[in-house]
Amino acid sequence: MKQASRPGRGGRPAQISVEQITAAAVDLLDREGLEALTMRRIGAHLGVAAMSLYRHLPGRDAILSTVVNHLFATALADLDAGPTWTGALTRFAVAYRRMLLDHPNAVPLLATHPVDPATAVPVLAGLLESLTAAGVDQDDALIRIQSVGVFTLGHALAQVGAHPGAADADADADADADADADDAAGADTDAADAGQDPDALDYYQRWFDAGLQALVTGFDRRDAPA
Amino acid sequence: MKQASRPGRGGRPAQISVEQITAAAVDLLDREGLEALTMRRIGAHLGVAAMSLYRHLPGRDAILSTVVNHLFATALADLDAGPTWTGALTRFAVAYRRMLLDHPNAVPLLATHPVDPATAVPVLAGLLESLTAAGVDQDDALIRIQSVGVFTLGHALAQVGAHPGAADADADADADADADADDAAGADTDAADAGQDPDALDYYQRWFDAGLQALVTGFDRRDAPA
DNA sequence: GGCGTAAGCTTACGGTGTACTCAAACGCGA
DNA sequence: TCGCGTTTGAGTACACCGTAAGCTTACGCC
Repeated sequence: MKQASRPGRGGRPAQISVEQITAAAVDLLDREGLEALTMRRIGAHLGVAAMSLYRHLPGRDAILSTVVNHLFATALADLDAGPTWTGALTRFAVAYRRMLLDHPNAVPLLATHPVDPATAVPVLAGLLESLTAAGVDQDDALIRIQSVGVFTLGHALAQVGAHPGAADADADADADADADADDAAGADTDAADAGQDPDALDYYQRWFDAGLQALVTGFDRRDAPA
Repeated sequence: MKQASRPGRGGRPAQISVEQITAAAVDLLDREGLEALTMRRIGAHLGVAAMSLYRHLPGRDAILSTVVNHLFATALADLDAGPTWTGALTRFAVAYRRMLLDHPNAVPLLATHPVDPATAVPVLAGLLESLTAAGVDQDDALIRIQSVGVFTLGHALAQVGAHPGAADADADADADADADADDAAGADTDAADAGQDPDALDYYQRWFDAGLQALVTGFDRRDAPA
């Protein structure tokens, strides 16, 4: 054992925690992109040497996993079930997608590092129950949830992988962050995502809506016998 | 210009080509995993120094892109349209998925590096036409194709990212490759994929079938007005 | 004060992508 | 036949990466 010991006994007090490492990694990821997530940069962002991170997590990949789990869990923390499972499934997809577009640099991470079941299950328990309560078999319910999940993730992958800046932004970390170019045309969403052509944004939104609705209604139709 | 010059004039004859680099990268990827795709290893696999690759491609990322485009194009080279667009869309998804499972180490690459439109469009032209011929609007047809595409890719990401060996195989590159453990139970597919629990394999197959069918029928239902 | 313990730091190693510079190998005009 | 231009491959070097090993520091407790 090299980590996560009982803090009951003596020892030098820790000045960083797993949560702080995760938060620093997310911050660095959002601000400087995926390739900024190096042990040395994360450590420096916390005022600590790179090797000190290994006292709290076994390696870089573990940090990326905590980032993935943290983003997933916080994005879907308060999903209410609602009356219909189709509505619940749709709200899940929308919330998931909002997180992905809020953290575009994290999308490749979500694609590469699967969410730990130990964090996914409690978060999606309500959604699962809202399906089984409607008479959907447990396995089928899982399939429907996961289908919507992978569609949403795959869609976000296509969206964030498409625009010119790609996943790594280097030149625009300091300059203008003002939104004066935001003309009051009034899109349906409150437009938290930036840096993409409005036409493209609209296309992806329509694509997402159409695909999600097809998926949900396609599943719904199977419940009706004829 | 540092590459791709006209070979009409003199100069030292090239001993490697972009196609050979791509093939070597695919071979290395399938055999040794994603982290084996190093400039030095690819060069060594071709009997050439690492820096020589830069005479043919601008960098590592370009190699990865050629791999992605090559796999995508060859996997979907001969998609026949057939009478119905739902059938064509399903065959596209099945062929795409077969390629992804045949090259599990390439799945993260497909997720990260979008397929170049210049290679995707001709390959999917027949499929697109089979949709528009059925009266589907061009934009809507694109949305349906891409929805199936991202679902298939996302599904494959979940499948290959799940099993314990993950994307990098180190210890099983030389040992047993015999398939005597293949009992003649006879799954629907001819079981080209290996290294995964048969129960899990069956689950992913059912999941894929259910999601794909829901997606296709969900789109189909929108064509009927009522 | 001494001790046990845990956290953080320092150093070092092998590996990575790639910029830069030079040698080699061809077709061609003189 | 001999440069010559042109293109390709090789060699060297650099900054950076993840991380293994050992050391120092800072605490609670006896």
